[in-house]
Amino acid sequence: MATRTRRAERREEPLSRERIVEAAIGILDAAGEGGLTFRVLAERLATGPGAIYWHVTGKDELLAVATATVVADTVIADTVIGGPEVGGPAAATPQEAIRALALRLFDAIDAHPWIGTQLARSPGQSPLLRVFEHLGRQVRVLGVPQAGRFTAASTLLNYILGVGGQNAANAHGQESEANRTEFLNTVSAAWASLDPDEYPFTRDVADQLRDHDDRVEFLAGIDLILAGISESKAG
Amino acid sequence: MATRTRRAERREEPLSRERIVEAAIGILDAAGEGGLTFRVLAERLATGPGAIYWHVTGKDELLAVATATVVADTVIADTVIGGPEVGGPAAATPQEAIRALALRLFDAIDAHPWIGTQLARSPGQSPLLRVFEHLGRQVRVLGVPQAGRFTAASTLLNYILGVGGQNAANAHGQESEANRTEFLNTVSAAWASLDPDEYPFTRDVADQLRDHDDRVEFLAGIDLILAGISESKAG
DNA sequence: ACCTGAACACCGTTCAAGT
DNA sequence: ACCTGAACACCGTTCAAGT
Repeated sequence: MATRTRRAERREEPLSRERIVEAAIGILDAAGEGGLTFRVLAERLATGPGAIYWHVTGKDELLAVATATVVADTVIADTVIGGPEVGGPAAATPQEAIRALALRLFDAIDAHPWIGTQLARSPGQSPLLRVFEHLGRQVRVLGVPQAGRFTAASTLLNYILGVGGQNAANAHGQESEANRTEFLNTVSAAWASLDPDEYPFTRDVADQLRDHDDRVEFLAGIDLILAGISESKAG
Repeated sequence: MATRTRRAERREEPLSRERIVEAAIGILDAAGEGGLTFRVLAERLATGPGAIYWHVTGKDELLAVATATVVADTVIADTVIGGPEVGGPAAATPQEAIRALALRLFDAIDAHPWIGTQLARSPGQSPLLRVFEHLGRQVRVLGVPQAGRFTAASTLLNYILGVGGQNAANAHGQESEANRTEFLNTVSAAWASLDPDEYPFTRDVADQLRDHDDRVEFLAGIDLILAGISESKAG
């Protein structure tokens, strides 16, 4: 019942919230947040701009609903709500479940960079709440005492959001892998030529950037926080 | 030399990049990102909108420079560039130095919520690079081996940015402390009344929200990551 | 109930014209 | 070199009028 119905929609279907959001997501994916316009959206739906306002209160709501839809579809889609198995097929450990959930969010932001920006501005609302809930459950399974669970789950979520925001901002040479490599090489070269007195550390890690994998690095950060959670649980 | 000159500027001062950015920061602090308009800004500077374009390429640059200025002023202001002492008076441990730096950034975002949104979209550029550099130096002092330093510094930075983005989004009942308390109570009550089957964890931590201190919680997250860094260094 | 599309009040940016 | 301010091409949103 949580899965979205996928009818083969043809031209003459009446306007609906669902169709509007679907079209908006398409435009956002293709043209980014700046490309989503009520006029463009109306044209795509073969109506006037005013018609959209009957189904949606305005652009803010449209963006919020679009974000919630993508997150619901790609992140929580194949999850057994009741149990601790959030890792798709079935995670062996809570650590694996957290990694899997984080990675699904990471990939969703990668596929739809605009939600990276958008998620940050939903004030603890629906889509983030579900992620928070799932992270928190795994934290409990991990054996973190009651008093520390909120902090642990929040830290994980905030880290995920931070990376997501950065990834959304860096969505430039997204298309080809070559562009990506070229981009990393450029940044790496720039860092390597920084003033050694002002940026000794950044210079030192400049060459690590050349064979940098965002996903791997993202997971390494998750693991760091997971290590901190176990550590502080023991101490 | 890094400190900004604070002349008592009066009406007839000629237009300059510095004056424009200063006025823009004032408007952003008072009215948020939506309130900054070239017309409003021009009126404040007693000119036409066109004049601003001679000193600044456009709104994007203006926002970027404003963000960089605030970060430079409030975060790195009283720092001895060369040494590891980044904690203001002089930090006893690298952990303390990291906490102090993170806290300064947190407070800067609290005072100027718009930079929370803005920092996320600077693609690894100037203001963030300085923070990254300082974090990285402390990570080295912490004894993290070369291969793990990039990850450690990135994780800290991404967490800070994540919290910053959330704080920027939640800047509603910012003015009074009473509004803040009321807001937390409202969210707490909302969480407490969630469906127990769908949100068991969130319900369980709902009452922790009532006496929630953002700063304390933020630091707890930093400590969690720091614990993870020591842990993974040892293991 | 739902859609249409012109109109309103904005916005960032440009540019001829001034000094 | 620097400023002015009208004008351009947009934008989100509203609303009388249609069906």
